[in-house]
Amino acid sequence: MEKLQEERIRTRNIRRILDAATEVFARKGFDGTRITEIAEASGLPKANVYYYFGSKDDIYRAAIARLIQGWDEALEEIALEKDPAEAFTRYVTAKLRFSHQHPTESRLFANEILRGAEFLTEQERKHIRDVTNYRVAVIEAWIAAGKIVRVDARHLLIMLWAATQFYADFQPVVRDALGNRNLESADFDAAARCIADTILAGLIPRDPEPI
Amino acid sequence: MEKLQEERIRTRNIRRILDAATEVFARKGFDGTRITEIAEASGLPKANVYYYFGSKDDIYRAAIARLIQGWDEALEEIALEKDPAEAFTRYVTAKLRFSHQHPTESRLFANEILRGAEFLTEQERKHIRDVTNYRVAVIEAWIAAGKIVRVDARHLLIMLWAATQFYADFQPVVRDALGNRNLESADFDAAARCIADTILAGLIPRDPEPI
DNA sequence: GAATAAGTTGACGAAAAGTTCAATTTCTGA
DNA sequence: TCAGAAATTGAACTTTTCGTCAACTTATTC
Repeated sequence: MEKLQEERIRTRNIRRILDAATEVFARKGFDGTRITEIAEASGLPKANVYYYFGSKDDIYRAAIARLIQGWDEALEEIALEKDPAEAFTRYVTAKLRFSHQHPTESRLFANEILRGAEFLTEQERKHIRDVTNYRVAVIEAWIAAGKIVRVDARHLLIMLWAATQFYADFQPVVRDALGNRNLESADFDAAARCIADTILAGLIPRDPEPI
Repeated sequence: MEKLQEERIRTRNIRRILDAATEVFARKGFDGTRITEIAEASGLPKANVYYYFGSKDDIYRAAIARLIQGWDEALEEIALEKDPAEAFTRYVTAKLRFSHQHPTESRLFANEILRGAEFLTEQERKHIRDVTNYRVAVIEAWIAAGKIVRVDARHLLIMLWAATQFYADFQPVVRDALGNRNLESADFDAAARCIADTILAGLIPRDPEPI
């Protein structure tokens, strides 16, 4: 075969395996995942999974790498720039929409963190730090310009991250709390409005003089 | 032995096993946890663990039940009553302090939710719903009384829960985001202040007239 | 349409995990 | 002190899982 035109078969099978692996890893964690389960979920025999990946480690690492890459592509455009009100609203809305559409990836990440983030590469962690630092700078510039009230930028970002991630990772709890059967787009919209409105109301300076 | 005065040995060993199990389950999840690892962590031989618990399921269920009971006892006094400002501040502070002191329990709960909350009993889930409903009623009463602005009470509670839980469950990420080596009490205090202040500022009505 | 590379897969062996058991020791109350 | 209950534990048993392999089929190139 040698470099066949697009490596169609290989590409497709690797995607199938990683899709299945992401789902199982997200639910059961690294140690709890059985290769057999990944194989069944992907519709391939176990030996075929081993044809593409040398070990469970390899599959896990590949799934994590793909997840981070996907997050980046989806969220990199959402810069915390421009007008703070619009920026926060767009950011929260986009993150919640992503949580709604890709809850599995989000849970995989959560599981990896619960494990102690041992498999996150230094490069990946540095990337998280860089993104955070950039946004901290933006927020502190807003504060300096008087566009928002004085606030700890890092904890504010964590609060935003936490609030949006929760809807993907803790769906059973969110369902119980909302009294819903299943989470729908409307729920994510309501969440985005509540988070953005409440936090913004607390951030935008009160025009004449504070209480 | 028969009812020995306090069942000292049994009580102590069960506690040891559940302590060890909570830690391992929190890190590796149910399927990823090996009885051998619980045994080693508790300092007891594996067969002794089976003397007290019939199966891995039993240990897991007992750990979850103990966790929920502990949460309840620790947090039940923190009612969302009185003055909203004081109530929210005390609630956030108490939850963060608890997250700081008992991160392992929090992670075990997170892991169980990621699994799909299959082991949470209907009673436990009902308890969560009841607690939520009670607090929703309190918040809506505040809204009706004009003490806080109109807001979706359920999403507000989720936001509080998310923000506080994040510090326990996602410590590696929080560390990276804060640029810290290890999280200390000061970090949790700063987080409590940021969360409570920002959300409160958005909730307390602006006296004369809104912007 | 061969020759060669890529992909498929059932079956297997080794290692590890859950669980049981029987023999032994320690504890407690009388 | 002594009998019976509780607790301890090494070793075995059973099942599951990882990872391998060799035989086989499909795809690609010339």
